Amino acid sequence: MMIETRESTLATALRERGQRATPQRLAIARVLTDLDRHVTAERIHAEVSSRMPGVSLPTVYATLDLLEELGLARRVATEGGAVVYDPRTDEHHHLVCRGCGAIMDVDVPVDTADVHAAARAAGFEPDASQVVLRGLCADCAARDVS
Amino acid sequence: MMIETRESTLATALRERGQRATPQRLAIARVLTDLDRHVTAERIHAEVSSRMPGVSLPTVYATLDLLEELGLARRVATEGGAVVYDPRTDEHHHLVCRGCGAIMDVDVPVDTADVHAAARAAGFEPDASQVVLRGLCADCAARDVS
DNA sequence: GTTTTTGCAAATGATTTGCATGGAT
DNA sequence: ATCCATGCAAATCATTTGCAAAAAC
Repeated sequence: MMIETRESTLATALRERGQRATPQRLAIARVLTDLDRHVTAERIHAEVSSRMPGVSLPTVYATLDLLEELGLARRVATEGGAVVYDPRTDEHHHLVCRGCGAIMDVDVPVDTADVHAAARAAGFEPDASQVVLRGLCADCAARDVS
Repeated sequence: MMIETRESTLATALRERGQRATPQRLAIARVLTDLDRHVTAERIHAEVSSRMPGVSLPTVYATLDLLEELGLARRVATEGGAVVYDPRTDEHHHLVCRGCGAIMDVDVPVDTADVHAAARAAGFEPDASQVVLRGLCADCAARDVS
């Protein structure tokens, strides 16, 4: 029985595109899945650096772009401008706290069939949909009165 | 019969907060509603400058923040990191083209009651929800084969 | 007259780019 | 051996900040 790891999936996908399975790329991909939550490029760089010193930030950015293209990670832009990377690629939605910026997952399905249909009717070809709720997380709600 | 303009709404809201209804703020708010679509701070600055030369970019940013706080504009962060401001504050959703970055409105309601309920159950206090569809706009789909 | 706001210039922070070296195939 | 990828440093881009001068109240 063959268990395909994330790393070998990535290595295979890269070779199919004529690209190289470098240790940096594999390490970055592994860190993303290990951290298993919404992380900034900086944060990934810090974690990768502790495991494999010398990996540069430009390489981290390039690899994250690559992982997104390959469908192995998702870039999430929160209101406020912060960009984080999400190792989950299955359908799920996000809560973004306007107090502290925290991002949480919501695993409740949303029926977006109507919007998809409307988009297609307008000539738009949708790939994926995402629901984002803005508000205050439990901590910020307890602290803040607004 | 009293018709309340956007400007007087803004002026009133500002005075209530002990803030000042400066010509710059009124001009920026007017530009946003006149352009009536998703615009960057740069774009607003260019347009305001043509009407009232000398308005600085920091003032534009500060005023946009203010308009958002007052609920007269909405900040929209697209994937890819670009931030635009939307004069529409009613419920509507967005299509974001991953080819050219264009943002279009979709005026189809989406039932997000379940996600809202799940969010609240987790202690999160939601203000607003937003659905974003990523994909290719008609133009980019025609041009691009991916 | 007092306090807020502005404009300027400079600082910041995230992300990208150019290029020579190093490494994967 | 070839071509891709890396690391470094510097460039870029949007946004923010500090502060003195100007304007709204």
